Amino acid sequence: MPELPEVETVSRGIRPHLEGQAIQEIIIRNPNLRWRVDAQLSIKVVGQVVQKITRRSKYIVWHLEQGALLWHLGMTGVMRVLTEPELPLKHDHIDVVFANKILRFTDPRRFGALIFTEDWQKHSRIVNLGPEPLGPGFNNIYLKEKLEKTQRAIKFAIMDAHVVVGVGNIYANESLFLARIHPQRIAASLTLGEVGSLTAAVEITISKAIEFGGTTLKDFIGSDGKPGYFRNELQVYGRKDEPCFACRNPIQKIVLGGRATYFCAQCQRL
DNA sequence: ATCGGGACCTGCTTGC
DNA sequence: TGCAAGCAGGTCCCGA
Repeated sequence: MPELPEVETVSRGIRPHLEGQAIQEIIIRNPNLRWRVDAQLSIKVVGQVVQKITRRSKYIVWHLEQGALLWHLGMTGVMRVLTEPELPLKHDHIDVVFANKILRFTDPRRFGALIFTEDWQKHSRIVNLGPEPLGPGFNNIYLKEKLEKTQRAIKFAIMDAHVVVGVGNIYANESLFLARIHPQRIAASLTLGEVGSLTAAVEITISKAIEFGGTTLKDFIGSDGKPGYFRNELQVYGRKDEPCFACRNPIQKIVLGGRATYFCAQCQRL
């Protein structure tokens, strides 16, 4: 399901419901997520107030009075706020119970995660992350310097969270199309001008996707139950053999590093 | 040190 | 129609 815009959408969706609320209970039906959920988790967080909810990379951070909870939605994680009790289904692995609502975490593939950390900014999953694509640290000077050092295909480079966070497969494809750069270009071969276009393309793509509430492919729904509408805006992703919106040539699909890669061979030159 | 590939899971779609 | 293979939005870890 989620890349950064989807995670941001979920984060914004749950925030008004949960900020300021005290955690009364945590029900872990299945702790076997990406990493096994700490059996002591309840002891550490029950009674604490969720002071603030933010996002860093694809993690949703619940700032508690002591420490923080880091959530990751993996590929198929969904968070919903229940105001009425609902019988848990097969993949409803975790409930966080508040006074008059429940945060329910559902994740069929169990690539998601829930981690308690005393100091989230120093957590090993967080500390080495690259800048936010919409933050001040992400600009053409920074990106040029990063890309110069690597011979990988540009698509891999921008999907690498040490370079910039939050750019997953869909938005990597979309950003490269917008910047008119072929996904297999060697990262180090990009000129400063091209890096500038790519920086702008990533910013535009991500911010537009956030504005549209993310991309619904199969099962993404925001925590308000609404789908994301960015799907209608996709230029290349999932459009194999369909005409390019710019030049009408058919969109190509190749597999790069095991991931579906879509591009227009006319508009995006090697 | 960097990079590619396999691994982790389940469910849906596709093709025989 | 039924079944198996293939594929999926993410990341980590290993070995070359």
